[in-house]
Amino acid sequence: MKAAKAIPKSWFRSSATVALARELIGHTLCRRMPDGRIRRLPITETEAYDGPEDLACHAHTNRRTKRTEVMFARGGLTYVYLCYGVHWLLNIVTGPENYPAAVLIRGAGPHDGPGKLTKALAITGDQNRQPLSRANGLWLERPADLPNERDILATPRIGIDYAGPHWSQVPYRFVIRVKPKV
DNA sequence: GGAGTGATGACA
DNA sequence: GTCATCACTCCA
Repeated sequence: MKAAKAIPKSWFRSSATVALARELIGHTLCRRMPDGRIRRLPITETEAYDGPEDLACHAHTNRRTKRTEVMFARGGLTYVYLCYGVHWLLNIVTGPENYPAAVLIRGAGPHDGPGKLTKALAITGDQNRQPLSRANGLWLERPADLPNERDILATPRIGIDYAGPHWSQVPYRFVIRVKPKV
């Protein structure tokens, strides 16, 4: 069996956030649960939030606040925030320093939906602003086999109609196509 | 189709 | 201090 490779931090510092969101599909999201057990789940759904011009990005127009500050950091940190007062959403900060961008992890393994994923993995605000690392209990691995390009679909992002006709429609959401049985 | 839920950011 | 706004999920 081929060992999974850890992903170098430099990989997340690329400014090509949208390409990273696509590449993350099929990578393995790894989590050490509070009870010490380790879960490894293939990422099935992501969304890119890319830079000051992206009106759907929390840090659009370079809005730098206590919450969005982490998006301006170099890639490789987590950005976890509470949505609708109910759900924690897990993002991975991308890009070089001072470029606000992140990839939202919307689904992995059997868990579809960003809120359900964090619940299943016991991810909360405690995991915000942490470098992805095994020591921190949350990291990524590159599996031996990645999905075929043909099996990754690009669609508009979810729940961001407020971002206007352009930014609410750009195909920044990536989802693995479930292969139909033949 | 509609409510719940509470941090966040804008405004005063 | 107040208030409107949400990168969602569940139940009817």
